[in-house]
Amino acid sequence: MFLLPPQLTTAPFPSISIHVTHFHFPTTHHRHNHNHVLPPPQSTANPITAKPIILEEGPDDILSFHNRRYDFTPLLTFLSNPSTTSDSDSNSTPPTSLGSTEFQLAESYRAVPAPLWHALLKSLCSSSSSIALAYAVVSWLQKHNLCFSYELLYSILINALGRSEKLYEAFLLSQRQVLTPLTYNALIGACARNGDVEKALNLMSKMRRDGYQPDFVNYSSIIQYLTRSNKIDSPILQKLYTEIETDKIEIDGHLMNDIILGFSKAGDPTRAMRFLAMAQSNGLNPKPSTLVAVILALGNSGRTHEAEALFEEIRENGSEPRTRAYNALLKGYVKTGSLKDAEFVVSEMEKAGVKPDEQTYSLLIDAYAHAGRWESARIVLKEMEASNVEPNSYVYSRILASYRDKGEWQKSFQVLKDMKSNGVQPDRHFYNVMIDTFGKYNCLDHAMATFERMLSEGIRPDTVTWNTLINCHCKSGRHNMAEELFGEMQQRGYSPCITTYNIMINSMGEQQRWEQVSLFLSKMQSQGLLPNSITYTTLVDVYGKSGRFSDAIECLEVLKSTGFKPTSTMYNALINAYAQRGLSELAVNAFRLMTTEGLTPSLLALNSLINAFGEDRRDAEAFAVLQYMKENNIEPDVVTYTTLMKALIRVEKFQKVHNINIVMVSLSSMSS
DNA sequence: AACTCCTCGC
Repeated sequence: MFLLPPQLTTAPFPSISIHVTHFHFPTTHHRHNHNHVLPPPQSTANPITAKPIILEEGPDDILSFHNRRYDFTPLLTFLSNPSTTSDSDSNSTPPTSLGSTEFQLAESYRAVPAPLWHALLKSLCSSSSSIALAYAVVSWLQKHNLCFSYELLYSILINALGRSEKLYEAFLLSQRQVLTPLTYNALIGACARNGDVEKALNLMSKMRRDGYQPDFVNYSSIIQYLTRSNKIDSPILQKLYTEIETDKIEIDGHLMNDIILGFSKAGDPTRAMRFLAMAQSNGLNPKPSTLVAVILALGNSGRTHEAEALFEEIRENGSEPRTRAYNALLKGYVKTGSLKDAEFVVSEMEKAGVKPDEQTYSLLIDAYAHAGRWESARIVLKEMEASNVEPNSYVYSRILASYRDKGEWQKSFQVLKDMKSNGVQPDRHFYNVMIDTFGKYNCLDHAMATFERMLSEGIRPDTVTWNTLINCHCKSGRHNMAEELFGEMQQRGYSPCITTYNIMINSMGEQQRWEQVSLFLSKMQSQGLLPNSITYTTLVDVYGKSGRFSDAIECLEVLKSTGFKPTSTMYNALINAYAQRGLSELAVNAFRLMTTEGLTPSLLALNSLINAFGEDRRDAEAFAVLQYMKENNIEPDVVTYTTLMKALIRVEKFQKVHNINIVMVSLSSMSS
């Protein structure tokens, strides 16, 4: 097996050995010296004495001792002094024979109710410099049996450690306690906050094995982390949702909001909409910013009608859409190239008195540039300056990207000049696009020179920069250089991300270096990176194009075995692989399988199918596909006709080729 | 901003 399934729960878990007894019955005979798990409070100059810590019970406290105040300063002073504490730790006498100072101190706090200890801990934990002291307080409370809800004390500490990125310490601390739902939750939260999703999920399965139910907060914190750090991916979120269902967790408004936002950010508007509907039918209202994210996801998938409907829904609910909502809608129209609609949104914005921001102008410039209307783009740029919205490097990088997509890479230098004359310094984003532009047109020297220039201007590259550089070398067939850059990136301290591995796997696959493909796959997974849908598509593609059909299919089987469905892109890759070798029967089978799975064939898939019939000299069936397209309102494109002509040439029907050519030329003149 | 899927005789 060359591919591990994207497992979420079975990786080895760092052992949490659970020691129970000595904490409930703290006799020093059984005590281990655990106190150096955390560094002891360091300063001898006591920070506490400056400001006495006095906590007072709230009036609504059930345990209320009227108007009693507690001064914790003596305790904190005592615990901050290493000599007094280490003394009592190392001797083997029971607590009753401790130094009278400590004993009296303990006695003086005997009446403090638990909530006050909790409050003290929370206050100490609010600053990372006094976490060690907080830890000392908990140890001391246990030692003298002064406060009984240790699990709460520990969960407060674990939470604080998680917030200060001290996950390892949090784990060590958790070993001192039987894990209870409370401490489990704290630990899972700490893992999620520190980006260790795998550990968090493992803890949740461990929790289930212990007979506890993970709750929605656990899932919320994981999903929120993934969303915020842009590591969210629809398959991961689906998997999480399956677990939520298995756990029979009732989804509250917050979790629902996180799920909808997650699917939106993962670029899966279908599921975002499904959960949105579910939320609304349960009377839950997602946050406005979540709705904006859904609009954005819809727009990004070209589903502008639904985006607009959702936008209207915001209005109907009585809240006025703000700039961000308009921008989200605008982005969809820019994406689909509907310039008229884009202009309409901006005019609507003006009417509603909503101020356009930098994003709005950028998107409009993007729309004009994409349509080749450079003059209009220039006017918007001027307008932007007039409205005191400073054009930034981003706007120029969008203009550059438009030139790139229109094949006018030579304009790069002009754009660079323009922005400098406007006093805008190119940033990393701009240089990334510039490198990509040169790379896409085989100007590797320019690409590398741009990279050097970026470095000399003191702009640090990022993973995207490296990925761009590596990939443009692959695309020019310089796989060795790509591999070198992959090494160099790591030498300079940049970790490869999932995209980097996808690029490398594609590169190795194109070179048919299969052992390297497997190596990169396992390396990636050993770094905790799960293969995503692009990884699978890449594998299906490279195996398929090399005629290794069984390997390609095995990839899809592995994917299915983990409960995921192959995407249409994966099927496209497979159909294409058969098509290029003229295996039309197999291509048709793959095509049927795809439709059986409920996936709608795209123009791309149909073009491949035409190619399959063409390569197999079945020209009549190739034309039947054209008929199918027309019946299903799928507009044939240049590739469709070119492929049909190729099919006719193969069977030497040259007169028909000529006819198709006439159709195609007339079509392309109509559209331009 | 970066990664995967469609035509391309020689």
